Amino acid sequence: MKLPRGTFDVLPGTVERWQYIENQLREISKRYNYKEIRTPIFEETELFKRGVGETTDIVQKEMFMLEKRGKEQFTLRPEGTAAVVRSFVTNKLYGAANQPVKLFYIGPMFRYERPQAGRFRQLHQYGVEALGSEEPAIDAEVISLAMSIYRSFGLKKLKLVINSLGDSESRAAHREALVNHFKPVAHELCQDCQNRLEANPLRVLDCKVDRNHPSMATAPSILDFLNPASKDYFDQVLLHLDALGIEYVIDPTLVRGLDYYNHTSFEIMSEAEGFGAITTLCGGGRYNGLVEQIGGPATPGIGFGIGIERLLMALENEGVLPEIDDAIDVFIVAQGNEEVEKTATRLLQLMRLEGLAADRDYLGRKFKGQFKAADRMKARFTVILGDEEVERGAAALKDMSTGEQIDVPLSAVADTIVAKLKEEA
RNA sequence: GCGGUUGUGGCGAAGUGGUUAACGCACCGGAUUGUGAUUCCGGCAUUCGUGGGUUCAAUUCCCAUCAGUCGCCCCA
Repeated sequence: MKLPRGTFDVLPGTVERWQYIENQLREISKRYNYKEIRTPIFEETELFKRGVGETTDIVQKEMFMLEKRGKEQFTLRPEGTAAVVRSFVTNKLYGAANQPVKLFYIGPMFRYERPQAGRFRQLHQYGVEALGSEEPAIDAEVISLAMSIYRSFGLKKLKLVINSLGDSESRAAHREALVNHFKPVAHELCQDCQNRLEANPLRVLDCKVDRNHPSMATAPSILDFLNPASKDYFDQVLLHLDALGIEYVIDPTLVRGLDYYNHTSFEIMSEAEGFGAITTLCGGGRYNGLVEQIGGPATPGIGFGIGIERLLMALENEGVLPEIDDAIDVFIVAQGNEEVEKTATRLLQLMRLEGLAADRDYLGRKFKGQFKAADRMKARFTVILGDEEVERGAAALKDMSTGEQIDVPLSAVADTIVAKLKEEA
């Protein structure tokens, strides 16, 4: 059987990296006081259509829709925000004691795309949603949370790009200006751009084919169309970022592909070498109309999503992944009569009860083979049991790094190892 | 969805239209009686992603398909 396209298995030896990342993400979330939320992996298809937006690529061509069950149509979640907002509404969290509601999630998402390095069909995201506040300070907090996550992993080559899409009024005015600006020269632009002009005029601005077209330089910028309230909001977000000492680049062409964004919009990219075409590590923004759209009371919100696969790629690229420590404390090397077997089994259990990571041979290997196995498992100690030792009620305890070997009474083996390990630490 | 590229044992990697498909790592066995990571010796792909086709003959040529990878679109 083959592995479904765009998916992968995480095996021992690599799973430790995922655990490391997940632990770290939970730890940082805790410091910022975001609580974990777990929602189903599939939802009603309608949720994503309404939440993510009918016109988005995600909804139009990337959804993993499940076979219809009766009248109900479900889809594997392609992103986290819509589901969290749905949960916020169904559980009436807008009435919760602690406001704003600060949540984080971590788990698999599904998109039917053509895979590439850093792009998968089952991808994993960590994300944060802060619902119920429309203070510029919380926009800055959310961004700062994303940045501290990357910094805490030791990443240096990061670039924060920020923009404001304004409120719906500002957006509509800008959109109209863009269309008017490009309409007269549309026939000179590439086919993609002609399509974009219909679907998402803002996208025309970062077209790679037409970047040198004269109309690009003179194109209207969203920042010139922000109404006073939107402009003020954006300025205050930047002020808070300055206060936090977070560097950013304002990019008026930064647009996110999901319909629900307004006001603050940002991306964090890696500037490390060897990343290929995909450099976006994190994307997020404010989505003030979303809760209402999902059927809840008007509630402002802001959040972001981090791609864990891309985070891992970035860590590898910058060489800041910690060494994997999967060594065990002790391996029992035993060979002999039934009494030896029984002693080994009992001793193994005893050591485990003492909290030691312990193992033994289960392949009937000889001493030599067992030592080899112990070595491969990076066992710190070996306990050697043979007919002669067991008869005397003793065992040989070998320190695998020094080769030193001492004789220890059976009853003291576990304690001796525990003591030696404590000494080292 | 579109275009480019690659596909040889667990991994890395050579190779040719025709008797036994290099090599390295890993793995397994051995180098006198119960001691690993070093060294030495030996073993380890009826098979070259899969399915067709061309040919007396294909892992090497052609086609399709699947998968990886790169770029576009889009996104995390």
